[in-house]
Amino acid sequence: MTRPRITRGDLDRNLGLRLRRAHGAVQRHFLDHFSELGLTQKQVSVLWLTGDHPDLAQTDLAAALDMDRATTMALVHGLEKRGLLVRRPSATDRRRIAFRLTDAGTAVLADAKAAIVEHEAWLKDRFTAGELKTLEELLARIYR
Amino acid sequence: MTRPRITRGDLDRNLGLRLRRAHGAVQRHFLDHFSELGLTQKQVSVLWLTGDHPDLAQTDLAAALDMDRATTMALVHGLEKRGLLVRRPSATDRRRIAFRLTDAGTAVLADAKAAIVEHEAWLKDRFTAGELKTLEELLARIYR
DNA sequence: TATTGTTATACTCTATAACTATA
DNA sequence: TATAGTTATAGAGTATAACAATA
Repeated sequence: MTRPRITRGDLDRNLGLRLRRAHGAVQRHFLDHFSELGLTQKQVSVLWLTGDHPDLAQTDLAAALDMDRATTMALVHGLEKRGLLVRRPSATDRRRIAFRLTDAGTAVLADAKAAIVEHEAWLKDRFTAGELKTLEELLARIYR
Repeated sequence: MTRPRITRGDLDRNLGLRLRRAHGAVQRHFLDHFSELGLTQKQVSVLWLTGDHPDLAQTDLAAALDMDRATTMALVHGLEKRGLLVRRPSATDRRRIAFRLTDAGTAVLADAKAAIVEHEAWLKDRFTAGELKTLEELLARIYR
């Protein structure tokens, strides 16, 4: 069979592509191993931040996770529908809708954190502590 | 105004989140600066690999870019509809559909490569040569 | 005027499942 | 049996535009 040997050539010097492939691999691992959680990584991030910051508003969340406001809406409304968080207008600024975890949300977050710990261990096990620190710093330079 | 100060706390040690944010920032930069190209980064990757490997089959492409076959279909069909590549059954294995760039595709690829070079320069300028090499190697360990 | 939330809409990427044709 | 392509379908993520309420 004449099966061409695929090399990525110049494309392999494409850092954007490497970033996308790495991100995709991590995403795939999470979906494959933690689908029974019923939450995406992004949803977990929202619950996590809400747990750390009760009365968070959607705008704060959007800024903290680099999201559009409309994108944030969909995420937060989904979690609200599932009873994991409640929203109510802020007392000091009635434009803002503050939200916090319900008891159910707190319980789900605990499970989710355990899943994330396991997921992160899979991801980080391939690096030494020094490499990990380096990688974290280099990645932060891209979005910060 | 009582505006909570948002810290990411433990979440900041989440490597998956850093990866997602970095990937998102790169994606955003590409969309913001090269929308007039009319191609996504992924589409450029397909054209690029096809240019380097005439008579590529969809399965080869899927493997080279970590894509599902169905995902690959949508990508390739879109590029075919726009006249950037042509597909025809392989002579040696009639299950395989080999494809290659049209003249239009070759021309578009040249523009796309110029855009990618500019985009990558924006991305890489924040790193020294040594840091870049390190980052490339560390990222490859995730998907390889 | 600017900010916050909201809704409608759309596109990309990804994936699963079931099917056909070929090896 | 296995592989390659195809189609239908669905979900997540992202974003824009336009609007109402509030600051």
